[in-house]
Amino acid sequence: ALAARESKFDLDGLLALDTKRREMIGRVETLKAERNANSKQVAEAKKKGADASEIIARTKAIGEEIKAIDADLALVEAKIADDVMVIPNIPNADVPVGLPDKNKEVKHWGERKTFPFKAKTHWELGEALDILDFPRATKIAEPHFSVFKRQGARMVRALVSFMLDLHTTKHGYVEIFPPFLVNRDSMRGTGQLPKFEEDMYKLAADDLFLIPTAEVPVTNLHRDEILNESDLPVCYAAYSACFRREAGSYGKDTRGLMRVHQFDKVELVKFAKPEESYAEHEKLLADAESIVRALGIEYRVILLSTIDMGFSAAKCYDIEIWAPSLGRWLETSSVSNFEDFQARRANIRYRDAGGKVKFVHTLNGSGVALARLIATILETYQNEDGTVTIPAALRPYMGGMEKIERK
RNA sequence: GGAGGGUUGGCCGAGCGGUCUAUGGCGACGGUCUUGAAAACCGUUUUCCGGGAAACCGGGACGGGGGUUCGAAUCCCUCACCCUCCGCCA
Repeated sequence: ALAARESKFDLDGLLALDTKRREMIGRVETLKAERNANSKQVAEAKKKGADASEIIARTKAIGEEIKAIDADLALVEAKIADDVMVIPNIPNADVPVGLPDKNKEVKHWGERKTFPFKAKTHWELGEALDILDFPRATKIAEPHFSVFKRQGARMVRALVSFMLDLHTTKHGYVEIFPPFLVNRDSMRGTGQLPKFEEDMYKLAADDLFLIPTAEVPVTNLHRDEILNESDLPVCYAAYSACFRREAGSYGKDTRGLMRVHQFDKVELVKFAKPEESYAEHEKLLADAESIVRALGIEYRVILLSTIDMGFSAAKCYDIEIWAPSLGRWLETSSVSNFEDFQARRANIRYRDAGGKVKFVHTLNGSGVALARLIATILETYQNEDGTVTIPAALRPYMGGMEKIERK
């Protein structure tokens, strides 16, 4: 599996450490058993008023030895724990092996939008309609932030409500509104740490992180918990702002809303039984697709290859939407099954019908991310006069408005 | 931010150096009884690591970490969190 991801991880080194660990545990536990037996003898001797000084002296020496081995063992275990944290998940057998050119398009929906006039990009439309303001976003924060204004701001709010309503009333998700800052344990639980710390916005004084996705707080809701089998699958839908440093990604394809440091997203998270997780994965994908479909946007679904897929995922689909003026696909959703990868890190388990405790499988998918979706809506629904028709599904959330016009 | 009090099994709650993974109660599950249910009674009810095909054996876990001791839920240090009061505050 590591080879399929072209990982350089030293597996033999880890296995050698594990052998060493077991050997040390065997030795130290034998000594502890002896100490326990001796202590019991001391207690009995004292009860009878007999002299126990010889056993006590002998046991003290055993104690010194235990202390020394335990200290070494702690070092070995810490090293193993560190090493294990940077091993990526094992890809599912369905996942094509190789570079992103092995990605597989598994679905294509919708008609290609064409225009009998010169189509504008979303940033041209947004500026002309006075609903997007990038220069001022840069002034108050820095480049690659955005300001939404008037019907633009209203559309953000409308999309969030539309998506959450659909997922909670039609798809059976429970709505969550999580913290946008989380601690280190949470970031480790879902796999952002320790490997990707530089990609995260961090509040050093408090050792808290701005969430890159609601997946982090929502999955960690059940960290260190044992769920009931009868409650599975647990399905949550959560809106959050998402914060990403996007370090090293400056350059091409970053104009307008294509790649921003802060965006809004409705995230879907599931906790499922292992034997059901792949069926839940397909349902999750369908739930995410239903959003872009309801908005009448051309999209395709890509099954990502082993190397394109994220560190924590066992299998991942991306939903890409067509931005007609840009003439390119924009990723607006990533739908992943993590199997028990996150569950092991975050210690999320369930008790099965036989009373056995097992790791759950966790899944999540964007349902969906807003910035690129808004870019695509503006470009897809633009009219020759520079106005933008509001997709019918969204109108009830925008006061019945049919068009975005310059005021 | 300041002062004081807490943290024990799904929950409540005992425990004050050895017989404590831990009394008791509640809850849950199984059984007896009953046409069925309730009540009553009996029983079962944490988890991690190592070894083992298994039965089972051994080690660990009483908020986290460290210390004292032959031996720690119990004594000491430290950190985190919770509660009460004061201060500040959308």
